[in-house]
Amino acid sequence: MSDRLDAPDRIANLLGALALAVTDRVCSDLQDVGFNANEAATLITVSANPGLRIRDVATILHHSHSATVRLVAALAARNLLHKTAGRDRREAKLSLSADGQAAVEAIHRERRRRLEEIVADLPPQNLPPLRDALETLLTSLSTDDVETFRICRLCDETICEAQTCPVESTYRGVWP
Amino acid sequence: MSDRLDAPDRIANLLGALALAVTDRVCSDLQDVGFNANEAATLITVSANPGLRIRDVATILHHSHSATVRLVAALAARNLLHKTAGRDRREAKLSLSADGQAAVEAIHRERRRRLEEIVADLPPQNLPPLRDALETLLTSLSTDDVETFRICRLCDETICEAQTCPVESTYRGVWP
DNA sequence: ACTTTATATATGCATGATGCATACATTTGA
DNA sequence: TCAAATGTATGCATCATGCATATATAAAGT
Repeated sequence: MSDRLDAPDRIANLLGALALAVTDRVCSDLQDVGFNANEAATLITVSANPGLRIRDVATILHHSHSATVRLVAALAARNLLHKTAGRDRREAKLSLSADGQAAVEAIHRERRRRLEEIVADLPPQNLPPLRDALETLLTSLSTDDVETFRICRLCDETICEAQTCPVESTYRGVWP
Repeated sequence: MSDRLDAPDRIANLLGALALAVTDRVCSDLQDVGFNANEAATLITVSANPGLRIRDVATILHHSHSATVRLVAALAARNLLHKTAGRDRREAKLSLSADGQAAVEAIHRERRRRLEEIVADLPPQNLPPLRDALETLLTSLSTDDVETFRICRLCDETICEAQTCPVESTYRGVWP
C-alpha cells in the first residue's frame, strides 16, 4: 500500500497537478497586477538581461516574431520599456523604463507573496528535502541556454542569485 | 549559507520556476496530441465526471459561459463528446464518445510519459519526502469543491484514485 | 563596385478566441 | 397567469496570433 503511495507514476501525477495549480495561481495574480504571463515574462527577462533584442524575447517566450514585435510595442506604448540603439542600426536593444522597473517589482512582490504563502503550509522539516528535489528537477530540466532563460522567465533573481540557481549553474546565465 | 539555501523565499521561487517549467512541458505535449489545455481539461474532466453541464465546465475552467459553449461545440463537432438530455430540457449533460475516450487515453499517455520522465531524474530516496510535500501542498490548495475539480482537471484518475488523492480527500469528489 | 544572401524589425491580412450583452427555451414560484 | 430564475445559444466588437511579405541594414562573394 505504501508502495502504491510512493509509486513513480502517482508522484508524477501529483507533481503535474501541483505544478498546474501553482502556475494557475501565480498567473492569476499577475493578471491582477495588470499583466498576462507573456507581458510579465518579457518585463522580468528584460529587467534581468537588459540589451536583449526582440528576437531573443521571441525565442525565450516560444512566440512568433511578429507576435513579439506587437507585445513589445504594447509594453513600449505603456511606457514600460523602450528600445535603444544596438550594435547595428537594425538591432533594437530593449531595456526597462522607471515605470517598467516599478512594474517588475510589483510583479515580484505579488508572485513572492503567493508562492511563500503556499510554501508556508509545509512543516519546516519538509523544506530541505523539498529544496533538494526542486534543485535536482530544475537542473535536469535545464537542457540548453534557451531553456535556462525560459524556465527563469518569471523568477525573482534578487532571491535566486546566479551562484545558487540550479538552472543557471548548468548554463552560463548570459544570453548566447 | 545553508540557511540561505533553505530560506522559504528561495524555495518558494524554485517551486514557482519548477511549476512553470513542468506545466509548460505538459501543455506543449497536449498540443502535440492535438488539444490545447482547455480542450484537454474538458475532455478529461467530463471523462471522469460524465453528466457535467456546460456551466459546470465553465466554472471549473474559470471560463466565461459563452467561451465554454463554443469550446464544447467545437469538441462535439470533432465527435469527441456529445450532449444528452438532462433533468430538464434546458440542461445538456456532457459525456464522451468512443473517440473522445480514445483522445483522453492518448492525452493521459503523453502526460504520464512526460511527468514520469521528469520524476525519473530523482534518486529513489527523494521520492517519499517529495510525495509528502506534494500531498501537503495539494491538500492545502484544495480550498473548496470547485478548486478540487480545477486542480485535478488534467489528472489521470486511473493513477490517482479518489481514496488516496490528497485533493479529493478534503472534498467530496463529486460535483456539487 | 555590384549583386546576392543573411539578419532584424515591422506590417497587411485572414483567422480564431474571447467577453459582453442579449436572445431563446424551459422551469419554478408568487 | 405572469414574473423571476436557470441553462444554453448567438450577434457583435475586440484582441491575439501566424503567415507571408515588406523595409532597412549588414556581410559576403564575384
